[in-house]
Parts: sequence; C-alpha cells; structure tokens
Amino acid sequence: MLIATWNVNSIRTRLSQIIDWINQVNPDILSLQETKVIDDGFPVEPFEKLGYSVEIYGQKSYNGVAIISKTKAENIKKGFYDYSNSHQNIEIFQNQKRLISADINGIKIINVYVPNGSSLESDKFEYKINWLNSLASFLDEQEKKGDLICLMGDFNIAPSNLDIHDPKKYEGGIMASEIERKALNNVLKGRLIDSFRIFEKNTGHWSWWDYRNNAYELNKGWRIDHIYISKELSPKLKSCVIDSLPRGNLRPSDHAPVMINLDINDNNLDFFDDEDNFFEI
DNA sequence: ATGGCAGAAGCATTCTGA
Repeated sequence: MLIATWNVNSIRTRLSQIIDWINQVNPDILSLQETKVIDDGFPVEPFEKLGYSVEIYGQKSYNGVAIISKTKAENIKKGFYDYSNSHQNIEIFQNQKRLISADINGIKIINVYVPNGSSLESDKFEYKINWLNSLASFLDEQEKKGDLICLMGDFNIAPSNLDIHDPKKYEGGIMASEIERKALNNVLKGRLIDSFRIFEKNTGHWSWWDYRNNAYELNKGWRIDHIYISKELSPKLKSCVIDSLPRGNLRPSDHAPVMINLDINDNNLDFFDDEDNFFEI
C-alpha cells in the first residue's frame, strides 16, 4: 500500500500536476495540504474519475487539507474534534482547517498542516506550539483506543540539523528551534517513528525549497514534510522516498511529495526501534 | 536588515507563507 503526503500550495493551481503524479505513481492514499479553497470549490471529479474517493476540510485562501483514497475512508473527523488540549480554547483552532483524520484499511490516517509560526517572537509561534500540544492530546486519545496510526503532512519543523541545508545559518530559528523540536517529540512520544530515517541516515534530503533565491536549482532545502507511523506498523514498512521531481515542474508547489510503501500483508514482527531515529537537537 | 517568489482575493495592492 502506497501512502503519500504533499503540500500542493493550492489544489486548483496544481490540479493537472497532481493528476499527472497520481497517474505515474498510483498511490493508495494521498494526503494534501494547503488546498486553499472552500469545500464547494474543491475539484473532486478529476480524482473520482481515477477511482478515488475524496474527503476535504478547507477554507477560503488559506490552509485546507484533504485525503484522497482508493478505499473509501471511514470515521472521518475534521479538526481536533473534542480532543483539543483542555488548557486551550478549541475555537481558536477551528478557524484554521489544518487537520483531517479517517480510518482506511485498518489504519488511522491523520493528515496535518502544522502552522508555520513565522518567528519565535511572533504570536503565531505561540499558536504553533499550542497547536502541536493539542495534536499530542489528540494522539493520546487515538492511542487509548489502540489505533494503528499513520500521521503525515507538512510539519514546518526540521526534526534535526541533518534536515537543513545550512543548519548554522538557521540554528535556533523558525522550523529549527529546540522549542519546536521538543513539541514535535512530545507528539511522537516514542510511539511513532520517522519513516524516512529508517532508511536514510544522512543529510542532503529535502522536501521543501523556498521559491526565492533559486533555492531548488541550488538544492538549498529543508526536510519538513514527514510520515510518522506507529511502531507496531514498522515491520510492514518497506520504503520511504521523497519524490523531488515535481519541484522541478513549471509553476511547481514549493513542496515535494513524500511516500511510504507499507506492506499490510507482511506479518513479520521485527520492529524498528526508536534508536534508529534521529531526534538529537 | 531587507528582499527575494508565489497564491488568493479581486483589480491595486495586501496578506500569508516558510
């Protein structure tokens, strides 16, 4: 089963590129972020024609997430629902459509577009950390139910300095700060593993390149789009790749799709462990 | 320190992103 995530930076502008990519790759599940359109304006038909069902949670101009899947999604939930961090006002999170979850093929699929945060001094940074804390509470609830989880999306956080093309330049700043990394690790809590780092221990692999300063051509990127899976699913994990080619398209998204191959019929029990992951700060 | 680019809204320019 191929599971992918892609921040497309506008579903309407990127539609033909997404359809082309689906035709090439044939994913079973595709999580999209930054769709930037209200639900009534989402182009559902092109996906349905290819045999996919579509679940959307969008808004005008900003944010917006969607799950495209061959198997119809069940138990669809939009936003934190009633699992928001009890210390926070849930309503401040309901204005921004950044999370959609559903059960597909026995796995709890959670698609997130984590706030960017702007800068550490910004009110938006506080919002980002609070949002991540609510995500941790949300995952606590899923874990209590015993769900197998695939948490993916645009996290706007480089988990380690290996995930930044110039870590010295950006050290401690937005997407690279210790505060954000701690908040992310509090979401993961050792129960979820970074699929990409199971297979690749080296730096130099990016999922996002700034539109400015010729960043893609100079390969100055960040790895901020991630697919985290429950430890219990790790024996089924066969690969994780970042497909950087769509970033070279004409009028591309600034993000590349990330994809895992999960063999749900593999019942081997040799888990990958936390020690295989890179969480140093 | 600033701007560099892109998209949406909407028609000139602002807001937002990362």
